[in-house]
Amino acid sequence: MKGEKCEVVDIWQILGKRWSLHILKNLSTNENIRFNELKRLIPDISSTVLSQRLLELEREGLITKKIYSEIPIRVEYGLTLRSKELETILQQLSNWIAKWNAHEKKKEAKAFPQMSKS
Amino acid sequence: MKGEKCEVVDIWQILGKRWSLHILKNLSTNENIRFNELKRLIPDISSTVLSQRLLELEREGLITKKIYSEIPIRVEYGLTLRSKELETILQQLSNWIAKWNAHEKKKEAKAFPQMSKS
DNA sequence: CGGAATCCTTGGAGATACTG
DNA sequence: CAGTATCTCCAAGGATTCCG
Repeated sequence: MKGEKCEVVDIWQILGKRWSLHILKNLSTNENIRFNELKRLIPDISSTVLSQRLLELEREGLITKKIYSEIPIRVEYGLTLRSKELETILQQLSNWIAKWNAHEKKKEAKAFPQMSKS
Repeated sequence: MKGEKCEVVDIWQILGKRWSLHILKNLSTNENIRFNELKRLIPDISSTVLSQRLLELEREGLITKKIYSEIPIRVEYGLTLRSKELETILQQLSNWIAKWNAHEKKKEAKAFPQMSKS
């Protein structure tokens, strides 16, 4: 943990950037999706940033990019085997959060029993 | 995935910030550690940011903070039950990265067999 | 010792416009 | 359609100083 360069931190930092997770989520529910479709599915993201994130994720081997030289041009993005494995880890993370949120709510309910009525 | 507020994204955003992971790592290997010790263990972090990250992590219930009213004052940080569970997930993430790094190296070796000599 | 307050700097997000 | 180029702007990081 001293001088060793930490791969986890690297990838974590990329995935931690804004929109990264949104992109992966949308790719996981719709496989093979086009740039503007993706953009429509993620409100408020700009094409600049979407393009950037996609590039970063592609470089990490987390998404595929297929270019169809039609007119107008068509580009489709999808998950890779690698990112599909990541999904399961993210799912565990999600479960972990859900579990502890439940704990929190219990504690709050005990501390402020009247709040459950309002 | 539309309007629902995503808890995973929230916590991911916090953990994705710079130094967050380093802090958790160091807390996991040394349990109960003081502010300046931690600072020494994480080269290049400023006390300003360390303090900030610690506060954020504490708010998320990921670290404990114990204050000893001695002179000079002593403050110790440690992991919580919640963050210890998180550790196992991070470990999986780490394994996942290692696994795919190995794949990459294999591919590179095939593509450029001469590189293994230099 | 463990921070908080202040100021400074920079990178990244976002808007807009343009192009193969 | 799928981006890139350019610009602006703000938040986060970092350095420094000070304090209970």
